[in-house]
Amino acid sequence: MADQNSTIPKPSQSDHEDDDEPLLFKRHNTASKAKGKMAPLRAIPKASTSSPVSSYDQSKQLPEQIVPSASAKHPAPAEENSDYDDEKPLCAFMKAGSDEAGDWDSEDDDNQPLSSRYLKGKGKTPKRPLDHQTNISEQSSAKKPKVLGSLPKNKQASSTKHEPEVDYDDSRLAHRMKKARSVNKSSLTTKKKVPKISSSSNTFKKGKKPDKVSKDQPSSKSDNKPKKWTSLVHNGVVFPPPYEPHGVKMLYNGKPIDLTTEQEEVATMFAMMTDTDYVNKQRFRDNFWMDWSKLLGEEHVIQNLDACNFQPIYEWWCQEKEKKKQMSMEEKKAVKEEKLKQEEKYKWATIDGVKEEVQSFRVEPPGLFRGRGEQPQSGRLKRRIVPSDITINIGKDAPVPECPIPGKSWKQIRHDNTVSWLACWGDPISEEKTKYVMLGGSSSLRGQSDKDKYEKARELKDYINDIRSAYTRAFTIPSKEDGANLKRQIAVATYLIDRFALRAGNKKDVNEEADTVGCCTLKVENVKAIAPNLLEFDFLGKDSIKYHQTHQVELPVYKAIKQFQNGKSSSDKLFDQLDTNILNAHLKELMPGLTAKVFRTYNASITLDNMLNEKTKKEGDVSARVEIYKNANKKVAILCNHQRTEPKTFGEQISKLNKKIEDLKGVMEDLETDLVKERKGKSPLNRKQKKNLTPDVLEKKMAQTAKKIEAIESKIADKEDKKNVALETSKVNYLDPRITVAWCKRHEVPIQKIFSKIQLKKFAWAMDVDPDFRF
DNA sequence: AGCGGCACTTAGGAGCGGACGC
DNA sequence: GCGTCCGCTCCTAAGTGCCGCT
Repeated sequence: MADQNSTIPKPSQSDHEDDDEPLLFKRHNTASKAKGKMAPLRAIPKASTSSPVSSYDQSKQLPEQIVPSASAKHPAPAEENSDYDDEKPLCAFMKAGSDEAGDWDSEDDDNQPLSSRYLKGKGKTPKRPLDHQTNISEQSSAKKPKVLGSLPKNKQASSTKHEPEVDYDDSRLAHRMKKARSVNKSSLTTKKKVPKISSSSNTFKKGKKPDKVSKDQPSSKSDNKPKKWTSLVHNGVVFPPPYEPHGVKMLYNGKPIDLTTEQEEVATMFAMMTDTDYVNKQRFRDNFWMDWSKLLGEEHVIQNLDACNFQPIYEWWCQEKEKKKQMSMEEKKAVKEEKLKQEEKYKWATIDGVKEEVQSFRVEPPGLFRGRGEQPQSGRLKRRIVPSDITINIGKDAPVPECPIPGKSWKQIRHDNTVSWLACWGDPISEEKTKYVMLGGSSSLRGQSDKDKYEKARELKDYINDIRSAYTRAFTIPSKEDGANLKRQIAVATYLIDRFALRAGNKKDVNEEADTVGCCTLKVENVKAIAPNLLEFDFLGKDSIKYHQTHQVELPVYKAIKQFQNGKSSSDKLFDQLDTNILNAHLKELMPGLTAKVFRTYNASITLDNMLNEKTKKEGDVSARVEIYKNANKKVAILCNHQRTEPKTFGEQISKLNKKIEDLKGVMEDLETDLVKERKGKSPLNRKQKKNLTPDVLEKKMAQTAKKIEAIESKIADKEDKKNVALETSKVNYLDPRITVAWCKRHEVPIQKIFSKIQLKKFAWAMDVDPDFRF
């Protein structure tokens, strides 16, 4: 790393014209959602740029000695390699980790990239090629791959039963994968250019009732839209079990009240929230009452929520919870397995002949809407979704899934292969919003778009210098110039998005959604200009997470902000000429496909890449390197303002640790006294000790104790450090997994130290990256 | 031109279960 | 062996951005 001075932010110069990493200005004031303070950020020194490396280059050799074999500590689930004879245990990465670096893939002498092996071998998810437009019919068939090999043990039996009739042709898959690799590079840049959709495409528009069930209707969208699949088979969705009345009577003005099953169900939803803060919020109560009183009817005894006492129902519910808790392990297991068995067939879809996981096949159960922050709709009843709410999207030739509720039928059947969802329904809170059932993150379809996203962000690397110089020039555009104000607003907004990773800020419906803002929707009151060149941001962003940070900015930005604020009231828009459409249209002129959110991805990923490469030293063990990763990850999380609420028992935990330190210090004092006495030849005071210890032993014990104290202290510091920072969000959404994988390969860190099981599956597409990959 | 629908991505919290410490 | 804690997964809310319609 460069010397400390170079990490200090440069106040007002346009210092970034020639660098391509985000300049993270030191924070002067940081506040998170909870009380915690974030560590200050420093500018990150420039790292050498690197040439893009395709992760699909099969010629690249894998490094040796990277991933250890599974250890006893984290045994690899048996199923993960249970079905391999001629092939490697899928991806060596997929194995659970151990502390020391081991063999990357030593028994495997073919040069196949890990992910390719993973794709083929991971029986559970024989991968669709990333090129989803591959024409199936071109391919020949040979032998059958093992599809079930990697299913968890408890699922295997049932999965055998429900095995869809699919051709899992191995060679075909291999062919498709190979093809995907070659096609991929070129398809990346062209994919976005989607031809216009013909005007006849509104057949299935919301609100316009389709003429009956359009079972045999062609894809609703025009043929011009790119096809996402050719064949799609799945089993529909799972509904929550029907409500079973408990008959426990709530009290109204102290008297037990009879409720119908429907009324009771909703009352129970409210009762279940007794120990949350929601029930105390007036808006929540009002909204709940509005919906529940409709169910009760005007003539009902209950006329007022405040006179209701849900305690009996709440107590009943607590008992039920306790009963469940008290169940033996066997009983719990049996219940779980039964559920798994029932749901097994819904968990999978077969898309172009490849079995893929379905993400959220369960229909959302009824409940009370819990919005985040000051949500106008919080407390509203989310009614039960029934089959007639559900639209199924499925291949034309696939059997239409049987409706699991006897006598009922789906709302509609579609065969739209330009979209990737399998089922959808209108959100009961605001019907114009749609909920979708999609494929899991491990699917090729999702993998491909994930990869596209990162490739787009990497493309920005080649443009970023020009973009930064352009917006810097525009800060000071003369007012007499045509559209000067708009240009200046675009420049400053782009600057904020680039430097501080603000979100775009789409328009919102104030009556339906919480009052939050992003860059384009910032209000005058959200930014305070503090002379000479500080901006204090204070607003609620996505999920009503507070963004409260003060940044040093370039002087022209500071001046421009003051100018935008001039003569406006505090609730006026700061960028009155802007919205995300205008901003993105401008960005597209600078780089094809560039939008505001690409900056977030780019800055997050490049920050990680740079930090990892600056900080990782040759010396140090695996855990030290993992720490380096976590710190880099944390820096990105702070940049993106990814927060979490302090764990409930955080204070308790810290006091416990402090108590431990106190105890150990006591031990230390005793040992010291003993040592002094021992040296003077006196008998030690040590109370419990049966025999006297030699000074050597005492010294050793003291050293051990000191070490323990130190360890606890650092644990406390680490906990404090990360208590308000959410690391996973950026890892999952903003950090190009190839950076992580390549770094792990270079520094012999087992990937499972960084990625969870689900992340490993989601990032399968990145596993065969060249170790030299730089973002 | 701008509005709204649609499809998909990004987000934090709840809750569960396995690891860990005593 | 038992309780605690903490990481992981699931859940679903809340964003982004494109596209077509008016």
